[in-house]
Amino acid sequence: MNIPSRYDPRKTEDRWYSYWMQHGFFRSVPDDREPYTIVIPPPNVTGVLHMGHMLNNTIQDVLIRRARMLGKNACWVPGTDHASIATEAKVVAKLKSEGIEKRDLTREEFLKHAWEWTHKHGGIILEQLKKLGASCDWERTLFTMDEKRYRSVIKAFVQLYNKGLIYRGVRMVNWDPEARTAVSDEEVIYTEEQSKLYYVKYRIAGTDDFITVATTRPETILGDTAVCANPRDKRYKYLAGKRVIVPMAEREVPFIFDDYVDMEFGTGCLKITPAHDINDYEIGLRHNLPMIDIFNDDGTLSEKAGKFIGQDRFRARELAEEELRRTGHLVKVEKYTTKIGRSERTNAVIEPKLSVQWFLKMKEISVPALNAVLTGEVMLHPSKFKNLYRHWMENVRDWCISRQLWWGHRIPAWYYNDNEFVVAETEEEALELARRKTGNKHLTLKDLRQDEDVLDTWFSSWLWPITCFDGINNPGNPDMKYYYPTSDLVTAPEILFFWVARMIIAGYEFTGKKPFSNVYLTGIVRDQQRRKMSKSLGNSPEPLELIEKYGADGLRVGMLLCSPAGNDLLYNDSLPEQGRNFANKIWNAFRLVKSWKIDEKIAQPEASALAVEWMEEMFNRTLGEIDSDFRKYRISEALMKTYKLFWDEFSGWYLEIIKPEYQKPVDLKTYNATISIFERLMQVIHPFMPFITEEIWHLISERKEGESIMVSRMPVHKKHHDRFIHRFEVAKEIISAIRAIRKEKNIPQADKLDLYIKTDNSYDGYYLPVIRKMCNLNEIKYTEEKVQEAISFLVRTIEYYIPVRTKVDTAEELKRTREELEYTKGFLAIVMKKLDNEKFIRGAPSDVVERERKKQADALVKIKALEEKIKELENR
RNA sequence: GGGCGAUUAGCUCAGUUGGUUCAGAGCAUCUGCCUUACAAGCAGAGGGUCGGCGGUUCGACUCCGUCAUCGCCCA
Repeated sequence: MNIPSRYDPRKTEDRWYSYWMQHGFFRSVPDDREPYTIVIPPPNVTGVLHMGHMLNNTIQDVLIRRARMLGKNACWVPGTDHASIATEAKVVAKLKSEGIEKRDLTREEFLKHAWEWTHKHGGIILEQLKKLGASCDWERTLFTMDEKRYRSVIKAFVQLYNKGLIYRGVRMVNWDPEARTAVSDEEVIYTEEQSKLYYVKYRIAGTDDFITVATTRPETILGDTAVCANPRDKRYKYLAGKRVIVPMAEREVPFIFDDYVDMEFGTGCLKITPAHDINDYEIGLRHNLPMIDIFNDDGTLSEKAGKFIGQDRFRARELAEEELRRTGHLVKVEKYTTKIGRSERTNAVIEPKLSVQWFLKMKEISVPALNAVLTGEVMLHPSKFKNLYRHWMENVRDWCISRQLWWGHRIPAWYYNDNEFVVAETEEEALELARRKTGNKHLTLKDLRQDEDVLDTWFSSWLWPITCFDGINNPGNPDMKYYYPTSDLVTAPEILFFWVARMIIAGYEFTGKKPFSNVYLTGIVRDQQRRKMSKSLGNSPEPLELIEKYGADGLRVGMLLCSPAGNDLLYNDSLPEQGRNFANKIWNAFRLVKSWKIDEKIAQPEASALAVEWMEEMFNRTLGEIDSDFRKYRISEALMKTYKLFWDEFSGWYLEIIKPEYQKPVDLKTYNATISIFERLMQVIHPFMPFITEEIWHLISERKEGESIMVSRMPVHKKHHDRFIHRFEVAKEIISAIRAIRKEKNIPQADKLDLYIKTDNSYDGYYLPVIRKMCNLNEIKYTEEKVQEAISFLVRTIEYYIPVRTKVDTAEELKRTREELEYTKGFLAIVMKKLDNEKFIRGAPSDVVERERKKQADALVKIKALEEKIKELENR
């Protein structure tokens, strides 16, 4: 068989993916096995794969593949999110590039464009996931706005409304003037930006005196309805009950006092614009101040401003500055750094704005969700997110769920006059309700007007684990009963509150059950400078190119190796390179084994028998460790252990021991044992590297059509004892020591050496056949005497000699032995310091004391041996 | 401004109830090898006063306090 020495993933990956699809291995339907379920965090329907998706979906695939091999009925539900604001923004931009303005279209026309766009670009991202090897049940692919999901969302809304949890209210919202919609608190990104602080004089009514107020937004002076100071601020005590004149607006407003005002900031005097600042708004409520909204929805000044009407808010700021300066009201302007909130989607500066919105009361319904995480019914991995979660949930605020967009689930509220409305799942039901409510039987659909707003995207995603199984429309259906609650959720910590917390809330609210048992929070993929990977920075590699270059297996390993849960992953190309190298290592180990001729007549060499016995134990023990890592969601560590098991133990030690001499055959027993171990190693590696393991699985033994490693049963960890592992470690040390001697003395591996072991009955010689083979030894003898003309070395407490013909460098060896003696004496001193301490003897547990005594004894033996050796060397 | 978390080798990180699994891993670096599976490899080596300072303890990377630096969340 002629197998190339480099593994080429491009020749295998697509082929195996088609094979899996063709045989329906990803398909899951309820049966009597234990279910294991993951719902994908639905990527934006028109998005493309980025590095974060790669990491996230690799982890999900590892978990799913492992569960499947453990005999569970593994179901990974894929889908996409309609991403209302992001998608709408893209469609608007696309139309604009074609010279079409959104405002010139009807809602229906716009939605037609949006659906076209969705159908054209939608689902590309899911196709990309296939390249990664994702074993989703594609027959279940969903969309948050497909028919069933749409109905679910509407139904959920109506339910909550009827429970009195949804209300319509005037609130200060984060207004995105570019998208002309409210956005949630979570969608506002605050960053420090350079700005200016303007000091403006306000005249005290009825006098010629002025007070000075500091503000960053002089244009909002037009909406001022008070000026305020801290009640403890002595400087302004005299103004109690006085009124001041707002510049430009020439309006008389009261001077008030409120604890909110920071006496240190600016002049200690604050202008109050209740309609355009959240804190001012609250002060306004406390003091019953009028609210003057001076902005239009697009961020230009409205009639109510009385000035600069129709000007953009930033232009108005300049105009205000000019006018204040001209009229002598501007005292000074300082440079000032302040936190500015910008829309996550459009990057427009957020305008706090009073508007009528739909809200969901959160306090009550989040209680079970908070408890679920605190009691561990839902586990967060890593658990450090528990505190963060609690903090957020305890301070949860009502959720603004309406968005002034068209792309999304339209709010199922129908108005039958300006302010009164009914909420229902369908137009017909709405009409029925409206007739009943008004007592007017003659109302027709034409008299009803549906609310223009759509729901926040997250209002559909928070139902995802339920709607994936149609659990809102059809609560008791077989899928729902079988798959729900799902098992694990894998997502980024960034959306812990946007999404995860709300899903837990919805889980308890709509099903009375948690939506999932474990949440694995991945890190964020960053570049070497710790910058988040983003398109605008251009620092994100193209995932599909990486797959092309390193193979999906290589990339998966690269991403997983250094991303413990919750830790950011600093990406660079050496990661998938390491993964690719590992694939190549596996490939070459396979080539080696496949190259052997089998001779059924030859007996199994002793060394091979010992190697098999040890390898089996090593395999079993590592399997136990890997199981334990998975239970703790320490996937990187599980992979690292797998990696070392294959590379170091299996390839580095085991194969080297059993390897027949060049062109000599291997005995059948060893061969069979090796194939068996190799196959089991492939199974352990499979969840991490699905493609190469499948390829080898099919090449290493006869397989029938339709067989696959991905549906084979994962080896089971048996209770292990480390009978051989410790002894083998000693053998490794001896082999290393002899290798070092060969290297130092320039003795080629082909020259046979003799080994003498000084007997003190403590070395059982169990692995001597292995040592003989690995070091190409001729004779191995026990001796009670020092061996002359030999190099000696010490492993643990036993001395070994290798007789050599070349002259032994006595001086060099003496020096080294003395250094070792010094070190051992130092070590003993530390041990003795403890043992001589009466308090230690009394206070420490007996096994700890015992251990120290053993250390003492071993050190003493070693010192004696070293001292004898030195004496002998000196006399030479 | 409020809260949470982190700081261990050049880099990325383990280190579970304080004590031989205790100072570790991978990568990177350095040295020597193209040795018939693999140079995408093999054999070796070096490298850290566990952020600083105090405290508790027979004993501290581990517990407590404090300072410093960084990150994240919220305002």
